[in-house]
Amino acid sequence: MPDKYRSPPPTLPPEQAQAERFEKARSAQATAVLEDYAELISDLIATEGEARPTDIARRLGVSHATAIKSIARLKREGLATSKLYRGVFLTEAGENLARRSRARHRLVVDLLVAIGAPRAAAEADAEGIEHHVSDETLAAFARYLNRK
Amino acid sequence: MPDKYRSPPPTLPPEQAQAERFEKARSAQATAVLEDYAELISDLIATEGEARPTDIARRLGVSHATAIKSIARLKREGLATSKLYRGVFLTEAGENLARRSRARHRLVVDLLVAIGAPRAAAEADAEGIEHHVSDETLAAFARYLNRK
DNA sequence: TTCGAAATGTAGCCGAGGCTACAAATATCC
DNA sequence: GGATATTTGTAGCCTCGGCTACATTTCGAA
Repeated sequence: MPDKYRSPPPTLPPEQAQAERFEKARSAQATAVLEDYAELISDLIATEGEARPTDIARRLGVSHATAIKSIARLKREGLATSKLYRGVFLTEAGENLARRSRARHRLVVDLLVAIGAPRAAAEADAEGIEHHVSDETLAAFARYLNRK
Repeated sequence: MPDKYRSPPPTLPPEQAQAERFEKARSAQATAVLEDYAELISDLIATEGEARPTDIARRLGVSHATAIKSIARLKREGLATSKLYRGVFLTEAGENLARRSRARHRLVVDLLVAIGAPRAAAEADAEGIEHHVSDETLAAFARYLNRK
């Protein structure tokens, strides 16, 4: 009997399903900072030629100490490299993350604008929303924008 | 003429604008937990007649100790009340927060589904997205859904 | 070339939100 | 009513991402 006719559709107890949704949101949040930094570092390198902690801090609106600490985390996770008193660079993995994040970010902004949100609100909201959009939903966004 | 009397530049330096967007996203994140709890407590009281820490913890997929600590924060912030070994209740402010959160949550799910996202993905993503949707964007969602 | 300003890095603090382990109160069942 | 199970609460630990204060390094300008 093919799988598709087998009985056990993962009809999770609704309680557990809800718990899983919350867990997913929490784990998305945990990587949000990494995505923001990767995206920003990549942009800075592209437009300024280098990504320096002070610039990163100013763009994110945090103290330079906070930026440096987060950059340390990026390094721990294998997303970035840097030498003392030199700029920050992305590893291959970091570049990939940055690329995906940027693409998602743009799609989210475009979709919000297409729906009718004011540009400024769309850009502000996208900063928080982008980290929680799954690939499936993202694909739906892309299809919608193509249709228009 | 002192700076403070000068007409403010209509366009913020882009750097600063970006920093403000990130700050907004961070502050939204700070209230996300409160919103989730308020919404859930309100639902539990409506459907079960009471909101008990163990149930809250199970629904959120978190240990009961974590739930109790967060409930303590809700109380500190004037959103909930509880007596020792008794259930949790929302204050007027807590009810208001719950009501707004629930409305926003529903709108977000509905919009994602309307755009074409699979229901399950929409519900999962909404859990994270809802906390970052501004009133302006929310209004755009409502208009869009009405048009359809 | 030196010296002061700017950038970078380090140390240590805080609160939030996770966790486990243990203690205390309440509910349940015989 | 008393033993046991469940629920609730407390204590203490962790990481993360904020911060300020201070130390060090680099850079630019006199």
